[in-house]
Amino acid sequence: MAANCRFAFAVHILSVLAVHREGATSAQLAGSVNTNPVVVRRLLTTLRRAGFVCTKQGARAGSRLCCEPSHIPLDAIYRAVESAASFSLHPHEPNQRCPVGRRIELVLGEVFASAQNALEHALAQRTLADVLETMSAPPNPKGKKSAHVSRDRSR
Amino acid sequence: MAANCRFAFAVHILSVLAVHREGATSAQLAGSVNTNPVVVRRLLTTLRRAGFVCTKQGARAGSRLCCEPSHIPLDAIYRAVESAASFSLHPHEPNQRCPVGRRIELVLGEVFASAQNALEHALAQRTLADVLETMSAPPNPKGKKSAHVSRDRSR
DNA sequence: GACGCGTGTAACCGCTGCGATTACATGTTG
DNA sequence: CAACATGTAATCGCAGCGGTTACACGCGTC
Repeated sequence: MAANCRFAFAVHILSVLAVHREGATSAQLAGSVNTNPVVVRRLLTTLRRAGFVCTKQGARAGSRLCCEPSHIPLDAIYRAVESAASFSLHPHEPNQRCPVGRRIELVLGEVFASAQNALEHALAQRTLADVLETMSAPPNPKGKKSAHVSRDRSR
Repeated sequence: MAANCRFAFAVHILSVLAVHREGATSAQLAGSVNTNPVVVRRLLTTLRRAGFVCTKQGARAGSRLCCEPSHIPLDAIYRAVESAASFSLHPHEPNQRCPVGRRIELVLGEVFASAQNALEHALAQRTLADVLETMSAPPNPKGKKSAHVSRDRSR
């Protein structure tokens, strides 16, 4: 089974909510994502805490997007749903009596931070609105404009 | 236990080999990394196939670096030891009858590719030699030069 | 107010991946 | 040949995650 698909699920869910501005239930969302409603609700809890959606309880319940899609950069979604970093240091502390073991974690920590930073910066180049636009663009038989979105949002 | 530490282990191993140019056994390397020699040998097999090290068998055996550290960018190490991508799409195919589900994987695939690309590009900014230099720099009480290495290798 | 639908959350299952470990055949040097 | 180190297979244990079930709670509808 493919692991670590929370980010993909989150973008999918938010995209559906952005199209159906009137809201959707977790069962409807689960139907589109093709997973279990509980999985969707767990993600919705996270997305609610991040301020992207709001949920109504009771009868006629459901979740709605409460941000403009153009105000939701993908790195915000990533940070909201992805708990740990992409990398990981040594499971056990390296041998401190080795000159390398004594300092490698320091250096690697810095390397990992810059890589993680680059990753999130790349995600920040696009918002949910860009995703929707790319998605709604026709299959595009001749021009290849749909392949890249505007990159002028480098903050 | 921390997972996905292959990259950290690989950089650690290559750093030790770069310091001990005469070579080291898997047991010695395992002693510095603080893990099992078999784990080291498995990684060495991968690093050997990538052309970073060469190994002598038999008595007085061991592995040696067979590249200049300055010719080993970190993204090359990353690609050598990290099998899968950092992200993952939907475990099951999304609902093809939903306009979002039908195209989301295409869009996400492109997003993931650009993020992965940015990540590897960030790693490519440093070589094993840079890691060694940062590592061997003194704790540096006044200047902060050790915190960042030369960035003029952006290919 | 009772009903029904949907949410929130806990608990559990099964699968997968990975580091750690054991075991053993193979190869090389002295 | 003996000693030593490698290469590799097999197995273990743990952790994380998606999927599922179960159930209490909220809230419109009748």
